[in-house]
Amino acid sequence: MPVGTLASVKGVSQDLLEELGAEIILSNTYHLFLRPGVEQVRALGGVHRFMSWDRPILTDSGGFQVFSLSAMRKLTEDGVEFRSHLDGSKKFLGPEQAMEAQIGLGADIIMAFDECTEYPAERSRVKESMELTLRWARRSKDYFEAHKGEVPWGGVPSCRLPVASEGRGQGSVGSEELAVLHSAWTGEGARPHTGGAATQALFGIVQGGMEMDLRRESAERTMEIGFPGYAMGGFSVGEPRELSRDVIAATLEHLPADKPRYLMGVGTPEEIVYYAKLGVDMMDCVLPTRAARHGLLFTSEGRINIKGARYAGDEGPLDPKCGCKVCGRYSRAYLRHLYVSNEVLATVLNTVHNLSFYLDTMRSVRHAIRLGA
RNA sequence: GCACAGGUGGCCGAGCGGUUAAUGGCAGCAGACUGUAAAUCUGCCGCUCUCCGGAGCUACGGAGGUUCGAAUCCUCCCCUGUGCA
Repeated sequence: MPVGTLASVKGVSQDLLEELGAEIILSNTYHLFLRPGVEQVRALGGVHRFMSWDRPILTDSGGFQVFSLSAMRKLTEDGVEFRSHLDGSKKFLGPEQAMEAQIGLGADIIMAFDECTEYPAERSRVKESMELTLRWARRSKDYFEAHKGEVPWGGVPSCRLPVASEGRGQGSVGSEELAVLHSAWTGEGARPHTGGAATQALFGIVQGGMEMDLRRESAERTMEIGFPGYAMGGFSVGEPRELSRDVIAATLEHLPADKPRYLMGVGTPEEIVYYAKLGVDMMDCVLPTRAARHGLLFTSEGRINIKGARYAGDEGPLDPKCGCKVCGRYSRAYLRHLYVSNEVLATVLNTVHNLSFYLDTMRSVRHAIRLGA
């Protein structure tokens, strides 16, 4: 899932995203809550209509911002008081507020409000954080159940949620499943906000740091609360890669294979393949888009730092094996020139390529799963 | 010709007697980036070696001088800008 924090996948337009075959994108509650504000988005018909995106959207609850903006927040049982990074004003987000906001934004999949535990952390701290996330999960669900009809498109539930395919280790939400979603919406020219067949789906989030038993406990107790999909949060926060690999693999074992299992914030092309093989169904990561803006491009030959002087005279395509329109048309020399010259087009082309590479990678993974490979 | 103001490392520009190989910025080179406060951040950036701790050269227009010590003060010269003739 490409990440579009502010209802925009940085650098690419919605029609480019569609062309790239992005089937679902992420957006962020905290950021939209600050600007333009949930009520504004609601008044404009919800985030789909606001950004003109007919395909699924998942909003993160703001739980990650509890972590990433930790320097400017105050955490209590009730939630988190933030100092807005935009104007310094005080803002409050707790499970109820995060649900209210996400219902108001109207994404297809919304996330429970959690605390993304930092790394490293003492076991006692991890436990405490996990317990808080569990209490918040309960409150998120309670609020959601009571208010889930209050979506911005007029109370008519519209969205279906992705279903994992059968079988452990093969559970990717595939393009076919998502295509069903699209046709449900677009087949009759209907948009999510104008009517459909399902409601928003609220996913729970498993925490527990790098403690295997706490991960298991978190998974089991989150499942007791009961969600249509489960996320694993708290990874990619600076821990050694092998450690997250082990903990993720172990956590996955305790989550139901017949429900979407979502690994939050991961990863590199190698990692997404690895985790998909393990049975992870959904992943999101800012890496392809951010790296693109910073001139780091993912190719079949590895990573390329396009600003390197060694590409100044390189007439070859960025990735000879890539079928994207950037690789089909422009040379490395030109891409380097655009980047070095600070041209806006550099961001666009680099992002198109990286997303293309990621989405192609996932298409291959799905294909392999279908073949039973 | 006269009067001011200046000439600093690839460029711009601080410094105006000693922790100065010389603040910054730009350009250049390399690296990082994983539920986005990120078109961001980090390192290198006179030359030559280095056991990466450092060592040695050459440097603030030029030439002299003052001083224990000068990019910084003095003298002369060269050049640039502005103004007046």
